[in-house]
Amino acid sequence: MSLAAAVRQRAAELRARIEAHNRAYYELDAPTVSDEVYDALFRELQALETAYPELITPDSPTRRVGGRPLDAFAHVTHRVPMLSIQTETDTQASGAWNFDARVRKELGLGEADPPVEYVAELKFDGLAVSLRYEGGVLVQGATRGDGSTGEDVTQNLRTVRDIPLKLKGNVPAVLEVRGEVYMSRADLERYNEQAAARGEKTLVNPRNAAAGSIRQLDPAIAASRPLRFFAYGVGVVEGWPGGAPATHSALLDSLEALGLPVCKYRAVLAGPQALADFHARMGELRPELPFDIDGVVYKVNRLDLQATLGFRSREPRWAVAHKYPAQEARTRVEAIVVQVGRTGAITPVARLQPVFVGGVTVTNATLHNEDEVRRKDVRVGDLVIVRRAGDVIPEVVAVVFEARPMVPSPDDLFTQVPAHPPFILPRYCPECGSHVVREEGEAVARCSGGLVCPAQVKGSLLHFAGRRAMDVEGLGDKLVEQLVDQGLVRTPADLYRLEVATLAGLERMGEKSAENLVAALAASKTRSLARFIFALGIRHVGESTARTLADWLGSLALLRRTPQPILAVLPDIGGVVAHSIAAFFAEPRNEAAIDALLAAGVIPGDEHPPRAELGEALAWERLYGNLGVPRLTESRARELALLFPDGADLARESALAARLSSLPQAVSAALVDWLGEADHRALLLQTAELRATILAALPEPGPGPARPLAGLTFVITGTLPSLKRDEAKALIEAAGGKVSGSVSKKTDYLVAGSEAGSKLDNALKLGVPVLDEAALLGMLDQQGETE
DNA sequence: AGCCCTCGAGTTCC
DNA sequence: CTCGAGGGCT
Repeated sequence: MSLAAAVRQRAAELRARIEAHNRAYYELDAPTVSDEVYDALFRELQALETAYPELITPDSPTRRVGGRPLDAFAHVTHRVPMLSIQTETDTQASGAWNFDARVRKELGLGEADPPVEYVAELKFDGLAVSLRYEGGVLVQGATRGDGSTGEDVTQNLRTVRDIPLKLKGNVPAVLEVRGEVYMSRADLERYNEQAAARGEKTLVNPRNAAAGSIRQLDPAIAASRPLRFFAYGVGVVEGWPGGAPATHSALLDSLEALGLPVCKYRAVLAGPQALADFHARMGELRPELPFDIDGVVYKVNRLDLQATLGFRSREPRWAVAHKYPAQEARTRVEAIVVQVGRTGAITPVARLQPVFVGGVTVTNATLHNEDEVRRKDVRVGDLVIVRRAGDVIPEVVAVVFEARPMVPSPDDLFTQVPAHPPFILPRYCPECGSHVVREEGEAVARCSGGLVCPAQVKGSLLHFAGRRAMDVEGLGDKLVEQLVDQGLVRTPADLYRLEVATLAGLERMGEKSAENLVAALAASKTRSLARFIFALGIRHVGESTARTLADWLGSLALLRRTPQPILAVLPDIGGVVAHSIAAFFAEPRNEAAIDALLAAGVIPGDEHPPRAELGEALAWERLYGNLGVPRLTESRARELALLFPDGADLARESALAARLSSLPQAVSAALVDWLGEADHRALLLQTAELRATILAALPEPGPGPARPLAGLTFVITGTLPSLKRDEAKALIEAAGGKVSGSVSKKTDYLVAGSEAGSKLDNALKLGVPVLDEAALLGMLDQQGETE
């Protein structure tokens, strides 16, 4: 029998056995093999499939969840968000007291009350993940992501030996385990020795090793890395046999009993002194631990007290990370250079003598802005203390002034003066020679060159092609550099005219890469409207604002001719942002650049009519309010709106407007003044015209989707039993309601799930009615039917 | 007028 | 990750 045939047969056999075990486990509730055997079978099959991808069958047990050829990870929404833990800023022992004091105050405990019981654990330096077990079988694994949405990395997590594919004992129906994937220091060293011997890339530090391995699209790579796992918490839990644990320590013990690895360095402690002692003891032990930690974590042990304490925005009030001081190192500043960003922002950066700190070699450190450099008085030649802020971004902490290079003063040879002058921001852009200007009250200085400045041109092209914008794969900084310097590309539209022959002539560009890039560009032509708007790089318009614009206005054509006052009616868009957008589209060069993109075949996807709510938002009083007429308050605007219900007349009859209304004399005068200017009159006319166009384009009221919640404002808090937060939000918005972030007097209803925090307290205080999920669905349903 | 929160923008290193 | 700015609410 050939090797291939033997492998195929073995794979089929493994599949059959795993399926049989799954059936026994799920349906008959009678495990037929030990977990170790099951794990071994599964991993063997997985290894075979990785080595011989042609053997993969669509129904293979390895494929069933998250199993698909990976070109990108799917997104996973965490029903119980993966929270970040607030970091106690004080790295000294007093950090423990600060935390204890906050907890006691929140719980309303006095001096006489007994100490609060905590669990102290280690804070591992790795990658936080969530593992979902259904009926005790691992079905999905995800990264933390931004806390509410992560990436589906099930296949990679399955290759981690510490992660059981099946839990032991009395398993809950559903259990999401939260924990950290890490690599031990010894394993990292061993791996690097072998990798170096094979001539492969080595891993820099354990944290990057863990994060990098799990985010590999090819599970074979993750499988080849010696990753480990520690569990430290749970997310969604359903059907815990005998009831869920009542304390965090009991929870950890239960996780251990289920076969999950839990770090043994943990303790139940009472009072702040014990916490501080734990912090100190672990600090001493830290160098000898087999893995990296960056601090310890304290959690209130009783889960009912945790619920009482609740959350402060995204962070639990019942837990805190007490870190060890960040590793610092000293090095010399070789030079201070300035970088020019895509918006022209001039940023000073310190070029450092390479220094190893916090697991990586640092050669650059940002100095943020002129004031920052002045405050710290960083100069060329200085010895500086460098650390990695939040263990990621290098930062200059301070200058060691005693070690500053000095020279004799030219005036008085017996006096020493610094060898280098204080840093001064250049007055002209180093890239294009344009003036550098710093607006009154702004921290950043900017190059005024605009499109003349090659740095800004390059920056905007990179932004345009970026992953979160048009997502053109293969268009990196080196390539953009060449394209711009050789005069091949000036505007985004030029990119779409590039040909394989031209590209293939560039450095580090072969025929194949050139073809790929042209294909990637072609593929990017139909990105969504929101991405397209974001890609334009309008100041103050990031991802989120771009989405708002796309969502509300629905088309590029409408966006292009929407005047400032109407823009300012949209949620989260105020005067500054609206002005920035209107000014962008009023600039002929930008107009031309967009026309050129459309001519090149770029078609922003999913265009649709403007949102129905826009009609309500366009009420004239709000528009008047946004016009920027001096002293025209909301109530006065409302009066005008009644007088001139379609606005257009106001523009034509400005003098009459002032006379007819009962506005105070001063306001009338201001209004006449304001309207007297030709630009303002034109704006008002344009606004009136566009408002009419938008209203005409809006979906017909009456028939169409029922909008039972129109005009109501909701706030969602806690975890709802079946709906995800986003889903609840979408439902409310679809029914015409608005969802906002925090409870105020204007909130009509609070939708509260389990683990509701301060928002609930607030709602009760303000007398805002509180709904549960069922009640919300009831409102949607009932009124939806009657309308 | 002042506070809180979210969003934008810039940065580093692999 | 961090800072600063803008928006919205008290």
